[in-house]
Amino acid sequence: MGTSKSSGRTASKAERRTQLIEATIRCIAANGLSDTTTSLVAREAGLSQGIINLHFDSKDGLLLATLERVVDEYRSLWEAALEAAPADPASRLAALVEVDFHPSVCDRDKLAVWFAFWSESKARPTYRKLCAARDRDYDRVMRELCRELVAQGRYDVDPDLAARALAAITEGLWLDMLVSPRNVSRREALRVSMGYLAHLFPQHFAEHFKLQAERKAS
Amino acid sequence: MGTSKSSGRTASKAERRTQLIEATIRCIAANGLSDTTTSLVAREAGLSQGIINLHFDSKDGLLLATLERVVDEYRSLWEAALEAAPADPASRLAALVEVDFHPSVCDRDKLAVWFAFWSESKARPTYRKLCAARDRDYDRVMRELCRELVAQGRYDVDPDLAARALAAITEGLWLDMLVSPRNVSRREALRVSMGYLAHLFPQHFAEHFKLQAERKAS
DNA sequence: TATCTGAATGAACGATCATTCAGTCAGATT
DNA sequence: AATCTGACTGAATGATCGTTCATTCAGATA
Repeated sequence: MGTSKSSGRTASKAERRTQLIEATIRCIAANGLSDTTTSLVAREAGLSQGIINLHFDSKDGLLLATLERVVDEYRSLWEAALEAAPADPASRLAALVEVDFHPSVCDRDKLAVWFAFWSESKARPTYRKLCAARDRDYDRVMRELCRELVAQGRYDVDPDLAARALAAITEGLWLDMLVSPRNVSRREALRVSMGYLAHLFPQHFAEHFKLQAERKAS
Repeated sequence: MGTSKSSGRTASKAERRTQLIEATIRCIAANGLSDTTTSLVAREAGLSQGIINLHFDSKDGLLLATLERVVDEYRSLWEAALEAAPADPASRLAALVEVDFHPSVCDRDKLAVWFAFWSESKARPTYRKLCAARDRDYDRVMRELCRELVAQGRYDVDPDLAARALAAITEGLWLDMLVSPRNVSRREALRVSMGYLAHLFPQHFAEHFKLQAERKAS
């Protein structure tokens, strides 16, 4: 069987697809979506011209598969983090935010891909559906956690508003990390988000935030 | 002189450039940056093929001029709002936030343009410089206002962190308005941002926020 | 070892792109 | 009314794009 090395003339279908998708991510980040050509992607993957049509039928198929890959990876990451976190809403919310600034999520190449597809989502309904599906589930979980926290701590906070603000902060920081990575590091971004949580839910996050600040000082 | 109607065979240089830039904005929003071609823009403007090279030398020149236009317009809007606002930091900060959700800024076509260029900023240093220049001045003003507010109200808040979070919220909400405009209206976005300010600086913004909520209820 | 299989190649294709430029035309000048 | 000016046109051009397919080749099979 051909489930061996990924570099030879033969590799499993899944391996080739992954190899091409990763090359696509690098190409989009390096050249922008408008200058991402099939031959460029093929060269980046170290393969030949026709390879993309062989594995994805068309360039559009490759781009769609790339978006799907990034979306699925992100989703499984935060679902796993939620699974692994303690049952209390504060820990779960913290886990969610920490995933958002995990190196694998904040990878600048992947951020470039996210924003490339977001920016074309108005023109391409297919992109929009995929992205909107991501938002819907993520927002639902985050809103629910905020509600539980507000009830638990008797905070004077609109949980829906807080959840929206928190999601917006994350997306805004992602943009900052993409456009001016010098100004915003992952750690700083995490501090901004956690700082917001500490203000909203002081009983639950004040400690968490302080601890993180000290860790930074040392 | 030819400073007359914009639709005839003759129009002033500035008018034609504006006409073409506006057509470009619509094209980017409708088709995405990757599918924005010179002939499409020319058709959208109701003019002929070669018109772009005549007024902007190249397609790249047109795209750059479009980005510059959007950047400049945004800058002059918030500078004017700052000028018109009362001198106290709270009013000035509120004015800044209100501009961010002004119809002219939140116009979905323009948002598509912003994100199109942001998403390619990693690949194109020229785009990055233009966008980074925007951020630098805006952030500086916002940070300064937060500092003044913290000092004035003796809040237990890190002003730099607050300014960053506020800027991130704005950008995140812009993204939401672009990708899923059904979920986030301008008014709701403004409420999210103002809600954040009300939490951070209750003495200064609690009233403002309540008033806005009542206005919404009626 | 010889044969078979299908993954991978890369030259070739038509389509589409940005750009050019000789020609056209509206409006100002004389 | 005749001429001039320069903004504008649009067919033509070369370059580049995505896609195709006859051919090649590595590894499994007999």
